[in-house]
Amino acid sequence: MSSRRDIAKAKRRRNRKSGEPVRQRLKPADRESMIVAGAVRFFAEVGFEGQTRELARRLGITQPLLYRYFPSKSALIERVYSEFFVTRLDPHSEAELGDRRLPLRERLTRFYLAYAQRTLTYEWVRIYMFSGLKGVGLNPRYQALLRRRVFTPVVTEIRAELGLPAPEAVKLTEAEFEHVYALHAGIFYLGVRKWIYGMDLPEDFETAVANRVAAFLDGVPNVIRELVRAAPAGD
Amino acid sequence: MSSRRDIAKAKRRRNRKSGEPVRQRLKPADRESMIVAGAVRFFAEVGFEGQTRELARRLGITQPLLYRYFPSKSALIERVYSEFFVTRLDPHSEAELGDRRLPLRERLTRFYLAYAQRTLTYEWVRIYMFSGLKGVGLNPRYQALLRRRVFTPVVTEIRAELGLPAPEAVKLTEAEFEHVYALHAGIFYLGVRKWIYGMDLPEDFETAVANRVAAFLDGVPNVIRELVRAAPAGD
DNA sequence: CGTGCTACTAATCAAAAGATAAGTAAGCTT
DNA sequence: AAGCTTACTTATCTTTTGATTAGTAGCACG
Repeated sequence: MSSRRDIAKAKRRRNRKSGEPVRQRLKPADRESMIVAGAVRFFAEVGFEGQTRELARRLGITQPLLYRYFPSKSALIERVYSEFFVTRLDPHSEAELGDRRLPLRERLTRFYLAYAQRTLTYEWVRIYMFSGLKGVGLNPRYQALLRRRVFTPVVTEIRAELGLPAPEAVKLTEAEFEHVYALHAGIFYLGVRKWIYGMDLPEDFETAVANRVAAFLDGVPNVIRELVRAAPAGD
Repeated sequence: MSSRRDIAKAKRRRNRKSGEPVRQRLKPADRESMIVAGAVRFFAEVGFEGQTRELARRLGITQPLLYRYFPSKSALIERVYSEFFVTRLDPHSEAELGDRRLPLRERLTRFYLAYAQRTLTYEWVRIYMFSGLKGVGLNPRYQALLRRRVFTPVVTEIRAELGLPAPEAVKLTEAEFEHVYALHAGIFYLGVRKWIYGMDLPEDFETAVANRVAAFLDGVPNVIRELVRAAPAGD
């Protein structure tokens, strides 16, 4: 009947002759996770205004297929968000923070190293920032989680290290939290520089994290004193 | 001729009867700066995918009028960017950084206070982040400027403070720069938390900056020791 | 006070982009 | 090997959105 259909059919035959199978048929679960993974990468790159047609093109599928798996674009975006809130914090790392057999310096370094590895990725940093700018409530929620599970133990451990009263005796102050926030920012910003500003970092994450923890504990002048003493003179 | 025109005319008459003047006629220069200011605010809020119609609505003008002042949306965006690169650094503040009659602590605090005041605004922080995510080359350029005009003096002054060799004798190391970067991040992140994550800050910018400089110089444990000693016990 | 310049608006276009409907074919089942 | 289910595609609708065109009216100047 419709000549349009005939044309399409002919085109498909041509394609098949000249290349790989035109249509690949996956199990729904596989296709869905493929779409979600692609969407995470895609939206991390271009932001949530990225177009469904372009996403489909990158996935090698047609755009309407997205709508078989997600009722709307915003549903897909929701899914991408939820993918990120699957606890990005690792209970094992957190437990180690409070293990007083190790020096605090080492505990902090190890914790933030693991944290950096899990969190300072292209996808995570960018989607986190996009979501903040868009004003979804995600960031304050994540910050609250962070405060409870990371900042509170850190402040508590610093108190213990200094022989100061425990939180039960003298309540933790916001000022103390703020200092941990500054450490956190210094580390997180490595990811921002790399994945958002698109800059090269002079150090690998590992060195950078260790140096920041040292500066946090000792103050930058003390750290630099050592550092410059060790440097070859004249170069 | 055209009855559509007649209808429009009638409508306008109605409006005029019931309210303020329908059309306000500004001098081109005034209108232009009004548009730019509105665009800065608008794009800072919703991002550069924000629509020209919505921008016009907020400005109280019609959408085509934008096109009398800017040939395209991207030209307007360019203008918004350029508005921001009008040196956000203040030569006077920078000069003070190197004034060795004042203690380093005070110089750093004063500098970053002024910096925070100029830079940690809703518009600046958000547009800066949007531009980074979009991948315009603006951020690395700004970072380079910052390095030249701020980080280098800071590192140099720390060297001097510690009686260490000047940059001419022993070249400044990337590790030293990184520490200043961490301070910078700690302060900039105040703006990110407030204007991007939409969170309340427990401290005003002034207190926060001073505390971060103190931690930078002395290390957090020393700062906290003082802090908790001063706190009323049991509260 | 009327006339001309031009700042501004109304109407409209064309392309882009989310969403849907109709039809096709991969591959499991018997 | 035929048939059936359903994963997938083609074609298309509708709304949104950047941009243009034709016309309107504020106001400076005579």
